[in-house]
Amino acid sequence: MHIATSHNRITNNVLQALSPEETQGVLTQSEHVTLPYGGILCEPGKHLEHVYFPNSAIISLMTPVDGHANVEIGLVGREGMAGMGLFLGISLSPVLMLVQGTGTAIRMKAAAFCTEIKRNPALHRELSHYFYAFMAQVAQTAACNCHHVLVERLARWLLMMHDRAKANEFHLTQDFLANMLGVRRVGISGAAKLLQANKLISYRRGDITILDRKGLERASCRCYRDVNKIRNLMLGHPVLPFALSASKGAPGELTG
Amino acid sequence: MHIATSHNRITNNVLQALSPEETQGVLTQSEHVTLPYGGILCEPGKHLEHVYFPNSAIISLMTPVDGHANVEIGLVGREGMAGMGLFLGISLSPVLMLVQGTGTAIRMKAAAFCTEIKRNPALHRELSHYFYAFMAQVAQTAACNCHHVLVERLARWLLMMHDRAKANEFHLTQDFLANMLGVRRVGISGAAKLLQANKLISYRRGDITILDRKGLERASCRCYRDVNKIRNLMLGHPVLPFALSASKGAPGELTG
DNA sequence: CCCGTTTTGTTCGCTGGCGTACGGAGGCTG
DNA sequence: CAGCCTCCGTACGCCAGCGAACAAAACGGG
Repeated sequence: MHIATSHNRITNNVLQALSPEETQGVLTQSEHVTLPYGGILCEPGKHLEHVYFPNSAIISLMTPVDGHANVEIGLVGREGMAGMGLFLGISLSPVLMLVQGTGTAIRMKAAAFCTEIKRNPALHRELSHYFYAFMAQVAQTAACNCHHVLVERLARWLLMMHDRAKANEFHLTQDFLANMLGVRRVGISGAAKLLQANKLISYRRGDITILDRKGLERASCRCYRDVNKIRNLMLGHPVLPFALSASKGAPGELTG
Repeated sequence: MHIATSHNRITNNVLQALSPEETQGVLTQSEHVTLPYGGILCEPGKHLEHVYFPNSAIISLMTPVDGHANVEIGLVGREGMAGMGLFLGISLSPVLMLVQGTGTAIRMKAAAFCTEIKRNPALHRELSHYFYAFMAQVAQTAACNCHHVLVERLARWLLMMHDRAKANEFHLTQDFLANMLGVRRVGISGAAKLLQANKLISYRRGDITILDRKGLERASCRCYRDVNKIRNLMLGHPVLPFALSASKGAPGELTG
């Protein structure tokens, strides 16, 4: 992890929404870090030491089930912040924070964040809006998990990654995906093959490439666009690179 | 729905945690109402007109799936408040608010709540804590939905109702339960029969009686006690009538 | 007391995902 | 090049929950 240098650009949407002075209030107490793939930022039951505003990094929030297995309940990228417990004044984390995609993030000490949030109303407002959209994401995931088949959920998940990553390609093993979606690796194998057969993605030893984004949107369940719709309502405008097409999509059938 | 009269007792835990003056700040702008079974307090996509602090009422938050079906993602009783979107300053509701159990609640106009929350720090603090616990509940539900079998989930749900209702008995048709858990009514029929065969509940035309609470806890998945543990951590002490036993329960196996 | 409504019980075949196990293919290292 | 490790494909039986349809039981009003 590196200390901030001036050439690091800020692409985090929460911080971008602030005025230069308001952003500066955050940055003077922060550092620019690179988050390593597979890194664990906080474990359930432990205390948050930092909050993270991802620029290009992607962080996955996972909740333990029966003490051992973990299931993903939310994905945090440049559109938000990881460590929202501190927004509510609580440092104890109920979730596992796992680095899903390598990249950079603005990291801020928990204590500094707590004081900053009190004296920076714009930051508070932006995070409120983000928090609301994030809640909707979690709620939709809960519903999605029990109603939609694996292929649809996989497609949705890839789209969410695609929105938050810059590139059309990212590293994801089947094992990893299986953990995320709370299913067997074999299940991912079958679902991914199905998507590949339809030329929607290409897949090679953990390197996934999105070939046909529109097609993926059709293959995914409606949860994807429903969540995006709510977020875009919150922010007044789309903040994720590809989210525009999803919010105005026709209500066509999913299973293409 | 009735206007408040002085004999109405306050049993809502959020309001109870406030000092008399702080409580008064809320009550002078509120009214005591009775919520009818099956009543709809807000629909997804519409704006919240009130927030509700349940005393004896129980409110279910449901998220639409594919536009039509609804799945419950959270239950709100005397331990909290319904309409948390306004806590974040957003009146648009993504969820359906359904009255699950008849009872009373303190109702407050959205606008009044928004101003009160700004000038009443204790209320803000209590709601922050509640919000945190509620998030944990939603997250756990997401994980639970895809990992646990119906009988366990049904047991968990009945326990959550039991905590929030005063009585050991409440009205719930199988159809209703099926909607809550997002399964077929037939599935509920089978699961309920199983619980009844083990003398954990008794069931008669929509009137459910909890016979053996300890047994139900054993029959439910760990999600129940995990969520309670987090909530109790938040509040420093158990606030729900029966939750004590769950938080200190031995880590025994679930499937009794 | 009769009849319509609500609520529950039971059945059928079907399928998506589970648990497990094994083999193969790609890539790295010595 | 040999060996190891990671990652992926396939196959087996199994089961929980699905969808649909039908029948019976309890209740309530006229």
